[in-house]
Amino acid sequence: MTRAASRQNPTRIQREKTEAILAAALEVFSTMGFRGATLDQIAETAGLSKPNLLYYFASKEDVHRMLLERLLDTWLEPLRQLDAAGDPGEEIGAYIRRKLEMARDYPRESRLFAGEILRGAPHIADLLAGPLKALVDEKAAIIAGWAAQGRIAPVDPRHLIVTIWAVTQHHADFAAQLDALFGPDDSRRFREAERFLAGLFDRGLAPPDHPQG
Amino acid sequence: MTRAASRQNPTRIQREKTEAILAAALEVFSTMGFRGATLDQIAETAGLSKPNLLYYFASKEDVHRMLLERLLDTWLEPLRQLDAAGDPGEEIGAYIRRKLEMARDYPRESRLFAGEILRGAPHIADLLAGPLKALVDEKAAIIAGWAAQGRIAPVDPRHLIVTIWAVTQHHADFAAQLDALFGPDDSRRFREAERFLAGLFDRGLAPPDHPQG
DNA sequence: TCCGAATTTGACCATCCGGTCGATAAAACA
DNA sequence: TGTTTTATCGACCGGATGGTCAAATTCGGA
Repeated sequence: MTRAASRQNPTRIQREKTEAILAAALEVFSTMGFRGATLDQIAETAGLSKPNLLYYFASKEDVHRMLLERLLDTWLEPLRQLDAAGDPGEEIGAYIRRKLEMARDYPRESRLFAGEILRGAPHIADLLAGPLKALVDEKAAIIAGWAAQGRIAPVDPRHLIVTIWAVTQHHADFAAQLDALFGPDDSRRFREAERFLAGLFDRGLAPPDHPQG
Repeated sequence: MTRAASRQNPTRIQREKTEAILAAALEVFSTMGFRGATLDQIAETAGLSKPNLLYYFASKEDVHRMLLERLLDTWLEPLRQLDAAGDPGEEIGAYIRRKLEMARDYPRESRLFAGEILRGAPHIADLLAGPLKALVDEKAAIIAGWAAQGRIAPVDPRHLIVTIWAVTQHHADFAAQLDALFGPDDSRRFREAERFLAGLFDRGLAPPDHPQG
């Protein structure tokens, strides 16, 4: 068999090398972009030769695609945890906190996605229209329910979700800009951001009748 | 003179061709990224040959750099208009509206910047640390004054500014994702976004003592 | 109209890069 | 140990691409 990646029962070496390649590809793709990254770079980072890399993946696009597919799942985990049975304010606050933590702890993943979307999502358009939309619609319905019950302000739930994405992922994707404005002290900046966003959304989503507590 | 772009008194042709090239470069760079764009593509879009393009610009990087430098000025105009003498709520609301309009009307400019920042701002690091930081610090001081006077909630003014950037530019930079989630009806989406953001920031920034009007 | 300066381009070069191939080495297994 | 399968890589290919150059054409002012 010439194409190792397509095997049904991958060997130990196949598993290890595939992981090493994907880890290296995340590093290189997220900092250089798809076009800016080279297979030689990825191979060197992964500790093997280019032909050897291409023994495990059919093409550069294949590496990229598999990386994105694997990552999307992790990336959506914070939203999946949004619980219809919880307290609306706490659930949304916790969601913002989890997303901000992901931006802090996984900036490469965030940048990889940002770069892909920025170029029109050519490799994952179907994932956006499929699993992503499905999850967003599901959770938007929960939020809409909270709004209808007067437990949060009557806001458009999908705009709420994408706005939370914007404000949290911004801290990974635009880190270079934030470094220039705030200085390079990341941990302090993230603490301030969490405080700012918690306050903004807490007040901004408080139901009109009852002042937030 | 071999390098037309460096002349003191540009001819009519120099002005026209330089503009055509920059317009074409904006189109190509913003959709393909710096690495993904080719000089042939830019030249063809601008209606001339590649060597002719290189008669006006010394290199691909030169085109990119001049584009970014010119654009930054336009891009910061909405923030420049933030008026210390105005009503805080109205000023910030108007700022959000202007930024959202720019994301709607100039998505290519937004994407060009986003791509540059995403890759670590290699070509404009000095612009971020210089004019950008200066303007942000100036306007942050105004907002801090409003907060100190109790005219808005006591929030970190710089985080407010970058958060407004995030939520507005998101509508240009992540348009592909929003298309997948909302469908392709841009004008409706922007109307909803304006309404959502106006409400969120209006309530989120209202001073704690006085309920917002 | 004439002339020097400015403009334009076809042909070309060097390099980079994704991908292939055949030969070799290392595992896995019997 | 012998044999088959798997893994590795040096050398190479072809196309794309940034950039050069010299020759040709056009422009603009006197």
